[in-house]
Amino acid sequence: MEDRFSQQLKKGVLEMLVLKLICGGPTYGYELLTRLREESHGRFVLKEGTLYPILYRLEDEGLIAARWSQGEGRTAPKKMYEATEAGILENIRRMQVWQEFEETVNGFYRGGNNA
Amino acid sequence: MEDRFSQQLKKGVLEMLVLKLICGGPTYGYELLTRLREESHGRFVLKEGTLYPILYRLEDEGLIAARWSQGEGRTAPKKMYEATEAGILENIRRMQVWQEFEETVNGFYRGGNNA
DNA sequence: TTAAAATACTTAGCAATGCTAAATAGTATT
DNA sequence: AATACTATTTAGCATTGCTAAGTATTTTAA
Repeated sequence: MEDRFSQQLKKGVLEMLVLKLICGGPTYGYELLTRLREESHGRFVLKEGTLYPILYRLEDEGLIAARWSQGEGRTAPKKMYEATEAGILENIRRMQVWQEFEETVNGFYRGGNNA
Repeated sequence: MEDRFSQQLKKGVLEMLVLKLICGGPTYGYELLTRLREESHGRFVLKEGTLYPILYRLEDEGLIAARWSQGEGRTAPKKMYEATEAGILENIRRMQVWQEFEETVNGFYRGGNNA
């Protein structure tokens, strides 16, 4: 259980990170859960109910595309996602927005005012 | 009008910044609106409907305390806020949480994985 | 001296997103 | 055969920023 503050900080950022990971190459929901957990060193441990709706939103917005893969070695199908061209561009844009946002916030903690 | 992404990034951060500003010395709602706008160079332009509920939450949580000031030069009262001891400690904690959060997010954009 | 603008606070209702929780199903391990 | 792991779906809640409108006082300008 996290405090409310930490929880709220994630809003918007999770979707950005999921898009970023998918831009790195085709992947699927369950793997994203694992990667978010591991690559954040246990700081972004999502429940399925958080991740999957993010994937559906990204798909609705046309930023990623899905196809069901008939596993080769195994039979159970996975829903593979990859970034569309629009998704790749949007990923770049969000990175820039994030960086500017970060700078703005940090400005409030530097020397009293944000020069 | 901002895009949905930029809007969502603010969640949690606005309350953190308001607490930070109040920790810097007694102030009141309208002044906070101005300072957030100016010290962010126009990036955090809040409507009253966003700011005042934040102040009420901080007060409910016991992080800030309010008193009505009978203006000296003017008659109209302002609701002055200042940080409580708990608020000062919480401000420090949130700064640390923010810094760790920031690091974690940036980790996803550095060298592919978050070492 | 009246009208407008700026100062200052309040509140109702909506939108977006992370959370809890539970359900479904196939595969691997013991 | 039972349990754990992989994998996806969905319903409902909580939090918080947004729009929008309203009230009231003070200052400025016509």
